[in-house]
Amino acid sequence: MTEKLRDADVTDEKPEEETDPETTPEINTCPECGGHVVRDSNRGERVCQDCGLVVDDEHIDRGPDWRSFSESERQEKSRVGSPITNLMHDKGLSTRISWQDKDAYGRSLPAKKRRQLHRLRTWNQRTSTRDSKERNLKQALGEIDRMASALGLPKNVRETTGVMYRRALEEDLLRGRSIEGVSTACLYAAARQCGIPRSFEKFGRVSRVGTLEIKRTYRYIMRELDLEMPPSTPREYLPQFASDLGLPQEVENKALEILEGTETEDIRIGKNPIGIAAAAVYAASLLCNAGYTQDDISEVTDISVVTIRNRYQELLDVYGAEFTTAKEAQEKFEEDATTEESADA
DNA sequence: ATGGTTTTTACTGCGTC
DNA sequence: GACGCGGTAAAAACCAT
Repeated sequence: MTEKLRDADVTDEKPEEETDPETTPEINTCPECGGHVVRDSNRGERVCQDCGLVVDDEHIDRGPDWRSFSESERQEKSRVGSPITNLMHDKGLSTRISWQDKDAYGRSLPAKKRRQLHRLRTWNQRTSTRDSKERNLKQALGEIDRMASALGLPKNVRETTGVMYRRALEEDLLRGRSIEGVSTACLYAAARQCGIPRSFEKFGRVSRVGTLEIKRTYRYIMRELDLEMPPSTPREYLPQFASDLGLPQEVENKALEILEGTETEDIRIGKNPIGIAAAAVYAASLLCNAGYTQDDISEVTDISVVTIRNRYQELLDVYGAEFTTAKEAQEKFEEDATTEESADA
C-alpha cells in the first residue's frame, strides 16, 4: 500500500504549478531576433533557437532569498512562501477516537461497547505512527517545493527528492535531525543526481538551516542510504552560471569549449568543480571580450576572486597549449590578440 | 586528532578610467 | 579616488588517514 501511495504522491504532487508552455505564448518569440524560443525544461531554461538568447533573464533581480531562474519563476513570479500544492498526505481521513468511554451525548457506555472502543483505539494508535510520518512527509514536501522553486529546480528534481526523503523517513534517519535539514540535503542530492547541481551555499540561502548542517546531513544521508554520488563536473554548473550572468551564447560556448578542452588535465584533480566552472566563464569572457569582471562571476558562483584568478590562469595555460593545431589556429589567434590587448592596456 | 591540500580572507601595489 | 586585477601570507575549510 505504501508503494502505491508513493508513486501516486510523487507523480501527482503538483502538476498544475509547473507551467505548461501554452499559458505563456507571448514569450515564445525571442525579443532580440523574433526567433523561436524553446524550453529546456531539464535545465529550467528557455533559449532562443536562432540567436541563443536566454529569455528568462529579464528577472535577474537581487531579491533576497528567493530568486529563481526557471520558467516557473518567470511565469508566476512565484513566491517562496507557502507551497501551492503539496502531498495529500492522509486525505483528511485520519480518525480521532476520544479516550472517554462516553457516547455522543456524554453518557457512559456499556462494558461491551467499552471493550470494543478500546480495541479500536489500540489499532488506531498503531496506525498513527504512519500518520505522523505522513505529516512529516507532507511538511517536508512543502519545504522541498518551496526551495526548489526558489532555486528554479525543475519537477524531476523534486520528484527525486521526494523519493529520497521517503527512504530516509522509512529508515528512521530523521531522528535527531530537522525536517528542513534533511529535506534540503535530499534536494541537494537530487539536483546533483539530475545533473543540475547547485552549490551548498545556494541551498543555504533558501533553506532554514545553515550551509554547514546541510553538508553534514547530506553526507549522513548518502552514507546511510548507501547512495553514491559521482563527483559533479564543472560543465554541469555552466548553464546555471550562464543564465545567472546573462552570458551571451558565444561566451557560454567558449566556456564550454575550454572546459571540454581541459577535461582530462591534471589541473582539475582535487579542485572544486565550481571553481573550475567559474574560471572557465571568466576565461571565456576574456577571450570573447565580453567584459565580465572577476567580481561579477564571483558574485553568482560563490567562488572567491582569488580562486577564479588561480584557476583561470591554469585553464588558459593548458587551453592555449592545446590548440596549437590546425583547426583551432583561429582560436589561438583570437586568444593572442586579446592577451596582447590586455598587455598593452 | 593530524597533516596535506585547497579555498578564503585580508592586505598589497599597479595601472586605468 | 574608485575600480579591476595580480600577488601574497595567514586563516579556515576540507579530506583522507
